[in-house]
Formats: sequence, structure tokens, C-alpha cells
Amino acid sequence: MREFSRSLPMSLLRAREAVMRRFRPSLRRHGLTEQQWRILRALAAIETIEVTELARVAFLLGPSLSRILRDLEARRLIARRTAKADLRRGVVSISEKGLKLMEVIAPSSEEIYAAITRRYGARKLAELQDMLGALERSLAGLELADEEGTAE
Amino acid sequence: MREFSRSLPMSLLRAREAVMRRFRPSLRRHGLTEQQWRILRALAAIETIEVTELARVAFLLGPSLSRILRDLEARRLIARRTAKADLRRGVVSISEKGLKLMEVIAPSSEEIYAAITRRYGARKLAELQDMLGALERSLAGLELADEEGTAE
DNA sequence: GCGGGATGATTAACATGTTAAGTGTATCCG
DNA sequence: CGGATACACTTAACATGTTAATCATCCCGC
Repeated sequence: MREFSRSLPMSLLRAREAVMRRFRPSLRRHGLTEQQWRILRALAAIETIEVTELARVAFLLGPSLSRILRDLEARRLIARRTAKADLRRGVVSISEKGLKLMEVIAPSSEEIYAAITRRYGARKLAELQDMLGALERSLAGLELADEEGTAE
Repeated sequence: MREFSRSLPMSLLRAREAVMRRFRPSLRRHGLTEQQWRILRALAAIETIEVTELARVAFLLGPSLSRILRDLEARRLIARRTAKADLRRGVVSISEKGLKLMEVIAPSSEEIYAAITRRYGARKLAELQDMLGALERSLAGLELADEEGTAE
């Protein structure tokens, strides 16, 4: 069997953890988790977004997102309403308070990212991201190949 | 601010999820989570291992490992005792039952890994792993650079 | 307009991630 | 020897990951 510590999932996990280790302390000081920060960042760039679309963009599963939105709303960092045209859909936006919190956190976050980029190399980083994107697309292709073999 | 979906943490997260999506169904059919499988794999290659070392190898935090070992032991998939020389230390090993379970799961797991490798390309996969390892080492270096600035 | 299946979101239940606190054992050192 | 300190877990508390089930609303075809 493959040497376990060299498996692709482990490599990806360790690499991601090494990166996130750098960001978590700063976020934590401001009372945010990694996922809450992802949501605020996703919201900052737009006016409003539907919950389902937000889940896709922030790469969170529905149940996690539901809980997080409930908490962020209680803290007044976001606002939400229901779509007039379809009462099933929720529409979310960042609040003034949320924007201000982002303004406080963003600089140190950017600085950490810049330090990582300098250390690893901007070109190499871009290349890595390309390869990760290609991996995603390869596996999406595998997914399709599977479905052809089943009921459909 | 950086386009959020292209940040390094998100790229790594999405890539890892794309990979794990392939493995989870098979593991789940056999009643194992991803982390439980990691532990069994780590144990399969050796006679015994101390809990702390197992945490390092399987890349799990102590509290998670404690819970998982408790459950795996209750299911008789592993055995544990305490070290004679140091009663603080726990020593873990895989059981016969655990080995048999692995024999059942390993083939399909290997097959999935092979499919991913074929699809993405063996050479490209090796290159990706190299770059991930280099990223880890870069960030470990950053860690050290930090400490020089603090109390020490 | 009205079943009945599809869809968007939430809740439930259990496992893990994460940090802090607790427990028992070892070790160091005066 | 004995008390302080460090160490190896373990437990606690809270947040998220993951799958299944539930709830409300929508929409389709008749």
C-alpha cells in the first residue's frame, strides 16, 4: 500500500493546515472563525446573494451555512430577508458593522498572504493554484464518467 | 482584495474535497470515517505506536485522536495498553479484526487512487505533491522567522 | 385549482476541529 | 526527599463537517 503520509489527501490537508495556521490567530482575536470570515469576504464584494449561491461560493454545506448565518445575524454582522418572488429563498447581505469589522481585519490578513507569497514565490504560487484547479477539473470529469455506468 | 475564490486556502480546500468525495462513499459503506481510516492505515504498517506519535503521523489533534481511539477500541479494531516504563504514555496497535477490515476496504481504495492518478497524470501528481511539500516547508520557515521577533 | 413531485432552507444526529482546562505521572533540582 | 515544573494524555465546550430527515413553498400537469 502507498506510504500513507505521502497520499494526496494527506498532502493537501497538511498544506492547507500550514497555511491556515497563519491566519487563524488574527481571526480569532477578532472573534471570527475561518468559515465566518469566508462568508463575510464573499458578501463584501456584492450587494446581496441567495443562501444557496452563498453556500456554493463560500464552499460550505447547507447545514453549516444555516448555523453560521444564524450566528452572524445575531451578532448583526449580516442581514437577511426572504425573496419576494420566492418565499423559500433567503437573501443575505453584509451589514455596516460587518463591513467595519472587515476593514479592521483585512490589512493583517493581506499582510499574511503577502508574506506567504514572498516566501513561496509568486510564480510558484500561481503555478500551484493552476495545478490544483486542474486537479479539480480532472475529478469532476471522473464524476461524469461514473454516472454513465449507473442508472441515469 | 484578492478574488476570494482564488485564495490559496480555498484552492487547497476545494482540491482536497474533490479528492475525498471519491473515497468517502466506500469508507462509509464499511462504517469508517476518513479519520478512522487514516488511523487504521497508520497502524497497519507497524507493530505499535505511542499516541502522541500517532497523532503526528495521522495529522490529528490530541482531542480528536482521544475520541477516535476510544471508539475504535470499543469496536475492537485496535488495542491499547500503557507503556511500562512511563505510565503516562499509551501504546496502540491494530487488532486482527482491524486488519481484516482493512483487507476488505483497501482494494477499492487503491482502485480509486489509481483512477485519480490515471486521470490527472502520474507525473503531474508527483509534481503537485512536491509543490505541496515545498509549501509546507516554506511556511515552517515563516514560523521560525516569527519566533525570532518575539520573546524567546 | 389541486394533488404531487421538485426545490430551498433548516433541523437532527453524530463525528471531528479547535482551544482551554483538568488529571495523573515523570523529572528535575535544591 | 519533596515541591515545583513539565509532560502525555483526556475532558470540556463550542463550531463545523456530513448525511438524513423535515418543513415550507413552488410548479407542473391535469
